[in-house]
Amino acid sequence: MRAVFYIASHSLDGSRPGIKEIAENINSPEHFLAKILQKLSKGGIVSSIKGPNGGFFIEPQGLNRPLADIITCLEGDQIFTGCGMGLSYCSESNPCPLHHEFKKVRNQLTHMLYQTTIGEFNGELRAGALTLNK
Amino acid sequence: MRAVFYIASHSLDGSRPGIKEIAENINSPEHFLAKILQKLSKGGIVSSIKGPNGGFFIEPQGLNRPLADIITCLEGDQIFTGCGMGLSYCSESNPCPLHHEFKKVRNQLTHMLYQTTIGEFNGELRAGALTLNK
DNA sequence: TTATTAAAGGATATTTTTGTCTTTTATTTG
DNA sequence: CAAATAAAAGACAAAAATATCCTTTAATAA
Repeated sequence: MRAVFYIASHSLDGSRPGIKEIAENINSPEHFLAKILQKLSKGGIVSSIKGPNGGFFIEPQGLNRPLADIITCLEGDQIFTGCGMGLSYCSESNPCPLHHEFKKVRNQLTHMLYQTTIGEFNGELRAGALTLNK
Repeated sequence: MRAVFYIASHSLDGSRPGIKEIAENINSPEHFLAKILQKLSKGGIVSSIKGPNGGFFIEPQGLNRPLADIITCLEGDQIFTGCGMGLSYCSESNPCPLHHEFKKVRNQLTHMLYQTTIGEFNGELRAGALTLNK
C-alpha cells in the first residue's frame, strides 16, 4: 500500500520510479517489493514499462480506485467477507458468537477502504506532510 | 477465543473440561490448544487444576472480563494501539496516510472487544443456538 | 544493432507461525 | 503410599509467510 502511495504521488507529473527508488523510499526489501509490484501489475492496479526510463506508474483513472482494490488484488476478499474468528461455517443464517458485533467493525473497515482512493493522499505526500517510511 | 467460550459455558455448573474434550468440541489440534491454554492460564484468563477430575474453568468474576483481555494475553495490545499499516513511526502527532481513518475502525473494534464479555454467550451456547466448530 | 536498463519470472532460502511429541509435575483416588 | 489422571513445560517438526537470488524478457538509446 505504501508502494502504491509512492507511485501514485509520482504519477501526476508522468515520472516512473523504479523498484530501487520505491524500495528506498518506503524502507522495503527490494526483491520482496518486486514480487508485490508484479502482482499489482498483473491485477492492473499499477502499470509498468521496462527498459531505460522505465518503472512503475498509475494511470490517471487508477488514482480514483479505492484502496480496497489493492487488498483484493494482493490478498483476496477474505477480510471483506470472512468471519472474524476465521470460522468456515459462520454466516448470516448460522452465525458464530461474534458474528453480529464483528460485522459492524468489518463493515466500517470495508466502507473506509472503498471510500478512500489511491490518489487521495497525493497532495499531502507531495507537500511532505505525510511520509511512507517504516 | 472459542476455547475460552467453551470453558466459560461449562464453568457455570462447576464442571472442568479437559484439553481433550475442549479440542474435540472446537475442532482444534489438542497439543496446539494446550499451548494456548497454558498462556491463558498464566495470564489468569482461565484457571486449571491438575490430576483426575482436573481441567480448565473460569472463575465467576472471570466471566465478566472483556474479550480484549484474551487478545492482550495471547498477542499483546498491538491491535489496540498499533498503526493500521504496521508503521513504527506513526502516531497522533506524526500520522501515516491512513492514520485518522483507520483509527475510527480500530476504535470501534476496541470498543467492541472491551464491551463484550467472556461469559456473554453462555446462554446461547448452552441452548445450542451458537456453535464453536471450525 | 548492440549495449544498457529495468521489470518479469522462477527457484531457493530464511523466518515466523502453527502444530506435534515427549517428559515432568501436580493432584486425586483406591 | 501407589496408580492413574491431567496440566505444564520443553524440544522438535511442518507449514506458511516473508525475503533473496538468478535468469529471462522487453524497451530504450547510442
